[in-house]
Amino acid sequence: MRLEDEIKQSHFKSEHHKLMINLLFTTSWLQRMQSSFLRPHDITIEQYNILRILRGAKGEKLSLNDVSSRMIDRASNTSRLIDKLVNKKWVIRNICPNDRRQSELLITDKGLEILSNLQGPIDEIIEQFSFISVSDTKKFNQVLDEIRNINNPS
Amino acid sequence: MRLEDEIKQSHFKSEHHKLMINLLFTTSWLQRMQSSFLRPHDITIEQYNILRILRGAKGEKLSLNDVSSRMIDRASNTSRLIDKLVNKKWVIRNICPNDRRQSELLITDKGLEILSNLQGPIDEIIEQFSFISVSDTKKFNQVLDEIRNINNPS
DNA sequence: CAACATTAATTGTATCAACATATATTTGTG
DNA sequence: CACAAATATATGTTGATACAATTAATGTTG
Repeated sequence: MRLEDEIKQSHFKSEHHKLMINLLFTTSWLQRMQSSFLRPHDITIEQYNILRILRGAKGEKLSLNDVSSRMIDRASNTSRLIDKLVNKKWVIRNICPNDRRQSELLITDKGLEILSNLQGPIDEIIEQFSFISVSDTKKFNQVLDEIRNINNPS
Repeated sequence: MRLEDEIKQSHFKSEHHKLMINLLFTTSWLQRMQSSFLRPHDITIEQYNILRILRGAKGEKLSLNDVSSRMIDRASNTSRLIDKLVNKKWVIRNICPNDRRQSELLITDKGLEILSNLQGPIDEIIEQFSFISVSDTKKFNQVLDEIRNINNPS
């Protein structure tokens, strides 16, 4: 459905204005969709994201800071999110012997298993993007990268 | 900066996978940017959004349901958000005489004033999109509209 | 028109997040 | 080496959000 119809707004000030709203609206929609996939597995998007980051480390231990800096939503409370993953035995947290301020975080086999169970459903969502040509997708990715070059005002 | 560098992920399974992460990441970034603009004015993005919806009604009274269905984040608690706007005297809420279950919501002059004060800063953010050609912008908007055609699984 | 279903909005509750602050550890400097 | 600054993480508090349950009003149907 056209954005105009979805949010019942008859026109936008400009295509650029529409793009802003459309990004917010569509991404929120994608997030809800992912959430609804993940909920039955007792995991939130951000927890899933952290597990993927730890898997990406391929056995290397990451600090909490490493994880935070790789997160999609720059997390203010990564600490408590990790707590939950540790409780579920999906992540191991040890104190780093070289710098006792740091954590050493490692995904467990059980965590890896959860991830591989979720791979299918998540890939399914992304397969729905396949109507977008690869060259358009690349272009879109470049534009999104450029958008983030805007200087942060604060 | 390239997404790969921002979230320190060396490669993605496909351009489509990257697009998904990039949409989540960039939109989250845009939201934070808008928040930081709005915070000094004591208004949140969703409150701002509701005011715009009510302004868009051009004097017509909307029900709470009307507002919800036009919102970007389909809000589970529009009711309490409206409470806050009513407390700030930016919105008037009356009981609809024809159907006493419904509210009649109307933006006040003070609410309109707030909106016009915020127009400038928000437009500034969107002006940063001007590097994207209008035809590309249209294409992206179409792509985003199509993405939402994916059937919702739940 | 009485009983039930539906609709609109509100409220309860538990979880989650942002922001500021605190604690513990390490680093740098005179 | 003492002491301030910087760093890594954790926590307190306040406010937002999701989901379910509730209340109140209206529609529907035998």
